[in-house]
Amino acid sequence: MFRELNPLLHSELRLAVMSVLIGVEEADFTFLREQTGATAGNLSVQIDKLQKAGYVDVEKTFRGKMPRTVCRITSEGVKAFEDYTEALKSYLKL
Amino acid sequence: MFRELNPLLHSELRLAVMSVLIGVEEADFTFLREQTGATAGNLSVQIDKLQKAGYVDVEKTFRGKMPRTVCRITSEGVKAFEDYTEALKSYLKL
DNA sequence: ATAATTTGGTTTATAAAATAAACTACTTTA
DNA sequence: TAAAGTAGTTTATTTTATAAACCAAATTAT
Repeated sequence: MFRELNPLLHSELRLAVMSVLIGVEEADFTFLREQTGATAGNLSVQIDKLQKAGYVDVEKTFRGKMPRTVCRITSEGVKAFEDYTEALKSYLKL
Repeated sequence: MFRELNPLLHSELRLAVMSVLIGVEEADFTFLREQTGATAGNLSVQIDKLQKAGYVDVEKTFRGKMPRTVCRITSEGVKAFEDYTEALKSYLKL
């Protein structure tokens, strides 16, 4: 009847992050913050979870002496996102 | 960019309950339990929240001496469900 | 008859999650 | 050189979700 919703993606902010990342080559922390409207703290935590799940690659470098965090969605992340989308359709009559 | 997701509906079980209710005239506790696969405790709590939000009407009666809980979605509930569905579309490229 | 199981739930306790607030470290501007 | 801004992380707090325990009545088995 209802397909299970991946709890890692069933979160407003993590879903928003994935939604941004699926549409771009890469996105840095600041861009994700702007696009999602999240606070830095919340974003930091949620990116971490997505990384630990293997859904995004996170690259921490420096631009001069300022830190720079760049994120990219992984193929596993793309698949999870697509699965989540499909699963949602069992709840919504789209 | 991203529309806010009504937190009351952004819950796997509550969404499933609403999804069942939107398709039927009414549903009792047992039917909802079967359809959603939820535990009774969890279902009880979540129905309560939906009722308090005004999204479902709950009618507690007795069939003989056994309690019977019948749920119906309200028009407010239908609207909230439709809004939620629309909001989700800003995250998923459906 | 009475003990065990099932039905239809509710209440309470616990684990997990989301979020904000506080903090670090460095840079830029006044 | 002091204040404010950037780019985050860590920690603490509040909410949620969920399970476990419980209650009352009915049914089934002994």
